[in-house]
Formats: sequence, C-alpha cells, structure tokens
Amino acid sequence: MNISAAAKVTDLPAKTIRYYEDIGLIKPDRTANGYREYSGKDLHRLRFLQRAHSLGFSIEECRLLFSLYEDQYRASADVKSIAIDKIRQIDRKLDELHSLKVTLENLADHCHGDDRPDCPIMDDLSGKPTS
Amino acid sequence: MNISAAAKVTDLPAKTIRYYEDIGLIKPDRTANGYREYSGKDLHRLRFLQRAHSLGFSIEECRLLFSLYEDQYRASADVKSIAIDKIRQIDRKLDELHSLKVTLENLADHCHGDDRPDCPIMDDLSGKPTS
DNA sequence: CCTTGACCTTCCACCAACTGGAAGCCCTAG
DNA sequence: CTAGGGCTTCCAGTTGGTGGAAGGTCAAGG
Repeated sequence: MNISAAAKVTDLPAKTIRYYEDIGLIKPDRTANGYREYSGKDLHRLRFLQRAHSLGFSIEECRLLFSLYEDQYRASADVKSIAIDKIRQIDRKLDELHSLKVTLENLADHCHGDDRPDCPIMDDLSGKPTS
Repeated sequence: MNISAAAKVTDLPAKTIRYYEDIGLIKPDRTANGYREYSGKDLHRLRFLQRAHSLGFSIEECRLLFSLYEDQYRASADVKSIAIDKIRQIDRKLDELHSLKVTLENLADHCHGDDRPDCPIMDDLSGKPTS
C-alpha cells in the first residue's frame, strides 16, 4: 500500500506520515522505484499513533506508549500511570482556561459594546485601576 | 531604564522583550553605547502586551488590540467582539479537553493498573474492539 | 591602571508538530 | 507521446519564544 492509501486508512495526512518516518516512528519498506510501501503492521502502528495522538498524547508520549505496547510483559500500571498523568495535565489546562474565560467574561460583561470609545476591557489591559 | 529593569517591572523576560522588538511590537530608544532605553510609554506598552498575552490573546491579537487602544475613537464594540471571539475559542478548547478527559478517565477506570500486562488502554489504542 | 563580574549587544540554533511548496522522477491512460 | 497525477527529497515557515556563543561596556575593588 502506498502513502496516499495509507493516509486514507489511517486518517493521517501523507505529510504527517513522512514526518513520522523522519523522526523514527515508523520505517516502511520501499518498492523498487523508491516509493514507500506500508504493510499491515505499519498501518496498525500508524493507527495506534493516530489514536494516541488524538487522545492528546505528545509524539514522545506516543513513542513511549508504543514501546510499552510492544513489550508484552509490561505492567498495565505503567500504562495507567501515563494516562493518569495526562488526565492531570488536562485538568490543569482546564482550570487555566476556565479562569481565563471568567476574566474575559467579566471584562466583556462590563463593556457596553457600542460605538462609543470608552471600554473597560481596554482600561484593564492598559492597567487602569478598576473603579 | 535598561532592559533588565524593564523586564522586572513588566514581568516579561528580557529575551521576550527583545523578541517583541524583532517582530515590531516595540521600538525603544538606544543610548549612546547601543543599550536599549525604555521610556514610561514603552513600559506601559509592554505591560499592556503582557496583560493581553496572559489573557490568552495571540501576539497578532495583542498587536491589533494595541492599535485599537491607540485609536481613541474606536468603538468599544470592536474591542468587545474580539473578547467575545476569544471566549468562544476558549469554550471550544474547553469542550475538546473535557471530552478527552472523559475518554481517558473511562480507559483508566477500566485498567486494573497492576503488574499484569493486560490493559484496556492499550487495547483501545491498538484498535481492539471494546468488549 | 587593571581586572573581574555583571551587564549589554547581535546572531544563530532549537523546541513541537507539522504544513506548503518547489524541483524532479515515475507511471498510466488516451 | 504527452498530460495528469502520484511519488520522492529538501527547504522554509509556522508560534512564541529560549539557550548559548562571541564580544562590547561599565562600575567597583585592589
């Protein structure tokens, strides 16, 4: 299977698949003319990477997860702890975004939003003390 | 005021301030020896940028916001619509992170997390149908 | 006067995770 | 035989900086 077909079945852009090869995540065979040839194993690996990445794991985390996947004796606890870590990272990001949102909403709520120039959002950004 | 003092009062790393100059966000004077010299106006501008950026606005959005800030006749509605847009972006990101979290939590909850190798997280990543 | 150390300057490289595009080979259909 | 599409490589750009090297400047201490 060549790269564009592999791209279709794995739901990854061809460019990304080449990039994954650059950084050593996958090493497909080559046909006589130099084209990349993806085996079933390669496709499985790419799908694994696609799923892990879409779950928010970084490339390096995906690399680690796949090496754990290939190690048939690894403890499930090792995998679980990575997932738990990722959940904590997501929680921190959620908190941060939530407080940003609250701040912005407060500012926007106090801005009348018409064609007059006075604007509490600008006052805040420019460091004017809140009245 | 030289760059390290400016860094202190604006809560921005000196490197970042130089970077902001590179991309045209600020143009401090230079003293005879070539050192950057930050005026009160410059500091105000840097603080504006720092606050806007910490509220989640991108560099280009900060640039836009500052040009609106300098336009004393702009309508507050123009500023408000940028803030509302940003709030919507944050909402989308919150939704996305939340569903990631739910998915990961489901996977982690079903993983016994001990020293045995079988692991539902891996099963999911490798495309094994959920039992 | 000289040295030392803390500044400052510029420039270049690097991070993640791709994406776009150019130049050029390959293959097939008409 | 040519046109198109797909494939290859390589280079540059994205965002928002960060780290470091090489070298100029300045003030204090001996």
